[in-house]
Amino acid sequence: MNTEASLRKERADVIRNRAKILHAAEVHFGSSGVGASLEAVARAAGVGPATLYRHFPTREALLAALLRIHRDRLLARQRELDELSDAGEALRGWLLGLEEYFGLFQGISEPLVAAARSGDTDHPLAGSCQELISATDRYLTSAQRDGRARPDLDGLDLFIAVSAVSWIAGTGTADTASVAKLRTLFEFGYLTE
Amino acid sequence: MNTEASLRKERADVIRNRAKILHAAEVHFGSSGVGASLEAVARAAGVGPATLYRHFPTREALLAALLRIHRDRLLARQRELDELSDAGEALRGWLLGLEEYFGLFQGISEPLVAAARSGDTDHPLAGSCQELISATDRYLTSAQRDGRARPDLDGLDLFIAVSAVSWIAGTGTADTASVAKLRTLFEFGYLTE
DNA sequence: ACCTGAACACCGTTCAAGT
DNA sequence: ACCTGAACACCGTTCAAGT
Repeated sequence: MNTEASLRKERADVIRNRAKILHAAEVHFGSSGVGASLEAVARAAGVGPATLYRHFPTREALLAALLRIHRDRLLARQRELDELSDAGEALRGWLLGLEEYFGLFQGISEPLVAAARSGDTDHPLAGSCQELISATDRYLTSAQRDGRARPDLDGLDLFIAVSAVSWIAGTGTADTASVAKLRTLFEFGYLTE
Repeated sequence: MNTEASLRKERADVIRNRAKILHAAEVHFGSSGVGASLEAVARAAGVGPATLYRHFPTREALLAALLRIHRDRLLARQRELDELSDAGEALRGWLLGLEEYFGLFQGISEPLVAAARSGDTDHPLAGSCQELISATDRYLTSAQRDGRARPDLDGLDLFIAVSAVSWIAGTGTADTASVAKLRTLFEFGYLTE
């Protein structure tokens, strides 16, 4: 019976460590981008570097865990958009939301696009990508059925396009007009009518 | 008179070191991207790290010097394009050439866009950007005059768009179709008729 | 004047040693 | 089983010492 107690105690420790690491990563990635020092994250979490590596063997695994936490925002956004009658507007709204989501952590576009383009299903970020691309596909297909979007595109294409806009947004803060124009350029490209 | 001789000798040394550094950087940046280790570049050049820093105080300054060396390719490309009668095709050709130019070193888009968007004329890469954006403006203006390009765009907008395509191209090699589709998406956005 | 290499502070990652 | 902190190899950057 004390095996159960000690088991419970150990688990509590592990869970607490995991939560501390995730919280510290959320803060550091949020302020310094996804390239933030993992050593600094471990230090802020009050654990040794090896503990961080045990929980999250790669930086991408840590990022994937963070993204999973923010998933609810995306789901809420989807419920909102599904009320819209105009499939073109729903697609546009989804892509704007995706762009906002990418704004969570600076530098997030790079690993996500790399994971998506590699086609490697074992990549730590493969799950996150898959989810985002599938949803994009869903809105795109609806819009295409209504003749509101070009037919020769798929979800990955638009996922990549949004990543590119987010990446540009992350390269500077002075000049917001350029980002808006790039977004418009894309909209002219994929929307019809 | 031996002051002149020693001066000449010292200059030869400096020039040789500069050339060795540039050559090593060309090789390393070419194979590992613009984020390559500057220490490794200095080692390959056979100079101490401080010598590299004396010649090129920042990574961007070194990159700017490398880009200046490749400038002739761009000028040749311009001469070629100026023969075209269709201003829309000339613009498209210029942007394709720009994309190719960005392919010289992986990761080149990021510092260039950052420099361009910052608007800082003292930035080490400001000169390189200025040159590229001006040329883009020239082809865009011609195309706009012929009604072949959207009027609400400027050279910086298209420079950024091309940077984004190049950035995507650098995120993976497996999947070349995605890059082509992104490029087409942009062309639908900025070309008219 | 220019170069050298040592020096400092930092980071990613791993491993033996602890509990 | 899990954690710790020392350890290793690497890097960017600077500085005293050399020529």
